[in-house]
Amino acid sequence: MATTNKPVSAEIEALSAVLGTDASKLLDPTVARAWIALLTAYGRVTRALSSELMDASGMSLADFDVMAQLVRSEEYRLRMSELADAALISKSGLTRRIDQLAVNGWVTRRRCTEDGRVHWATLTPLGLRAFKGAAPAHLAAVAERFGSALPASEMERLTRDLLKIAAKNAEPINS
Amino acid sequence: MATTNKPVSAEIEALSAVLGTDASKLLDPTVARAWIALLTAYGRVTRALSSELMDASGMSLADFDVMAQLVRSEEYRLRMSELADAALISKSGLTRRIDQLAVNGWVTRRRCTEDGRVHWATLTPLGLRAFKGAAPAHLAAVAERFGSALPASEMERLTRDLLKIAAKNAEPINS
DNA sequence: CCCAGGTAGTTGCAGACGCAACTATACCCC
DNA sequence: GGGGTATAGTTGCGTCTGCAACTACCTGGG
Repeated sequence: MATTNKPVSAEIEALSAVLGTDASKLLDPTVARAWIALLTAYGRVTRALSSELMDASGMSLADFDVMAQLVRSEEYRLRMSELADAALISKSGLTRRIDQLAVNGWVTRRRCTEDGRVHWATLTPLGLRAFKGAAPAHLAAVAERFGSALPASEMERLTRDLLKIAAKNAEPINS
Repeated sequence: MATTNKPVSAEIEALSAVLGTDASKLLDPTVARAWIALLTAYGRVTRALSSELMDASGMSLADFDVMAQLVRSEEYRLRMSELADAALISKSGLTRRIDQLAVNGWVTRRRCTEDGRVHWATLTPLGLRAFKGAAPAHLAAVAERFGSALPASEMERLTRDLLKIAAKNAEPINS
């Protein structure tokens, strides 16, 4: 993902003049502010983390996430579908991400002998080393840019709130 | 953008086994969970809002945001740079977005007579109508998918927390 | 044994994005 | 005034993403 960033909304408030006097009935200003704050925080943090990770280790945030999933999996491997769901990306997106990681020699893709439809993506020793090299700085960056903004108790509350929002919008990425 | 979505990280925890025993020193699990929660909530909500808006009004979230900025501006117009900053996208991104909106007849682009470098992006009456048509449903969707998850007081706390995070990572998108 | 139906992945395609380089102005100062 | 520098936008380029269509393969029923 190099340095991609969701464009995304910004500012929904103050539309009353145009929509009539009831804009605040459509969207509570409190909610509007929170929404904008979410977009801003997300955008800034991911943009920064993304370019830092790329500069330091030559991998995109998406690459890191995919590899992180493999690292924590049995035998460092996962089926393509499982991996796509775990990394929150589409199946086609994962196919290409794995293509790339394979070129780097960080992951291999092998057809499953028992079920020919299935393919295993496996982290190579080289990939593991690359991940180990990248993780410390990246995790520290997350801690710094995101984690250090709030005390632990507040962070937990934030998590609960965000999970409630996520829960309201369930539905895995690969419908 | 139809249904674009940030891929983005997911799961940074449980790496201790691989990194040594100190993964939690690099990134507090509490922070890791919060980070993942943010990514998940953001991804799900924007994905849903994006496709709903596109289906209902034929405009992307980015289009909506840009038009929203113009709607709330003096004379429905803004200089390209101001608009890019306000809508949280890059200058080049805005150039193309405006190209598109201009094709739709929703926005015009005119060179400023006093300063030839400046270009004004102006919402057309047609654009205003399109925006008015799209806003109610979109705002309602934000209220439903995002706003309804938490009570007002909690929403305000969330806003404060997110703004603290955003503040820690200042730096406008167009450095 | 073969076909229908379902699952796993891949590919064609089109839409976005951002950075860096480039163009067009404006401004400043000698 | 002419040159150097700064600002506003645009364009070239490479990359990423997802959806829909397609291929490959397994499985169950007749």
